[in-house]
Amino acid sequence: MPLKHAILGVLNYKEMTGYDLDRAFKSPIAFFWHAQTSQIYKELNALTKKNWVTSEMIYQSDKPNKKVFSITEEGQIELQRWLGDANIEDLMKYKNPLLIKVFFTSNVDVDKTIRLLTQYINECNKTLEEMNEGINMMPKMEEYIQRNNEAVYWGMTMTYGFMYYQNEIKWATWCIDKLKEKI
Amino acid sequence: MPLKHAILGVLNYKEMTGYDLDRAFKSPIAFFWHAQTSQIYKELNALTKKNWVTSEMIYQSDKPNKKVFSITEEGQIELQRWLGDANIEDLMKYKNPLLIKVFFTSNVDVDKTIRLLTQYINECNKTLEEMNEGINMMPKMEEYIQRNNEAVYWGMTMTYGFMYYQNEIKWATWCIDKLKEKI
DNA sequence: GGTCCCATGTAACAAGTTACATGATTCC
DNA sequence: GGAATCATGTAACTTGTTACATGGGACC
Repeated sequence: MPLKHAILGVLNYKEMTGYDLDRAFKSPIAFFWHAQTSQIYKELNALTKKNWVTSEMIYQSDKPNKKVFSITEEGQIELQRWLGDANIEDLMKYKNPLLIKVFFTSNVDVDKTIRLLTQYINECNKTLEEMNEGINMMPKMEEYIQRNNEAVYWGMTMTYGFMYYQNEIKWATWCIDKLKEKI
Repeated sequence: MPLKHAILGVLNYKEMTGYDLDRAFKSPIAFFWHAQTSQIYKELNALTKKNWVTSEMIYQSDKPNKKVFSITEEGQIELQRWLGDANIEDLMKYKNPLLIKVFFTSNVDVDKTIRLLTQYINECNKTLEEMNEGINMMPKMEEYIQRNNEAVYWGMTMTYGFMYYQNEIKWATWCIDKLKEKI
């Protein structure tokens, strides 16, 4: 369900190749959903079988040929159904790969943990910078925005990103202080 | 890897039955990692085959018999290896089931989105209350804490929870205001 | 008599990961 | 000549989800 519908969501903005989708799930969308290249092609097949998307071959002479996917009417109905059908328990389900390590850390070298948290802060800052400068996020996002309405939800997503990463940095900084006190 | 090691992490605190583990992944640990009952029993089999855990049958007359699992020396080595082997890219991988819906929402009824966000705020508040009152979190967490060292990491995890949910509420409140402006 | 807690799973299926495989064009 | 970008996948495997299946004891 998740990736299938995420792909439908992207294709609802714009028709795309598997390659384009792969890039979308590696960059602007990656901060709240990610996927492997192979999984994307697999799901595109599954979506085609369900008649939620169709594809058209485009023959190119300067570049390799490509298969452009677009959402069907049935796909749009399914997307709307999925969007409307939000169950609060599912939305609370959350997995945090950093936190699960922190929770079980006890015999690990404190310096190592500090280094990891420092690295984490750097990565968060990097993402924030990308968002701020608009080098990566903005132009890519704009590709998906055509309708005025969408800008509101796009803004909500962006704001989430800012707040989230700033909060992560605040937490990690606090942790490092605590760990340094310990030494 | 993830659930296997999370189970090892819990068993490293204390020996437990599959049922106890299931409860752990439904309540104190759930806010950063969750699992289904069936998956826990499946992973316990896999861990046994790898010799990372062993089990002992306990026959009870007042309650159903149970199988108590404990971590082996090999399991402890594996856990330490996993804890020490943190790759930053993996730690940045993150999936947010609420945000992916928000991002694709555009034709959905604004009221419906507001209701969903309100529900989300309520859930976040509920979790925060549980953490504050210590009704759910503290006593359960204390079961896992025997060594002084662990308290630091436990504190880091708890603080994360507080900061995270407060931030989520702040964001969702902001979103609701924005959506109301729109109407 | 009903519900909750304790307790353990299996089977089928869906989703996600890792590794492999190929090849053209463009730009430096 | 080499790297980057464009472009599409398959195969094997591991993880995770959903549905089903069972049953005793305690407590109200």
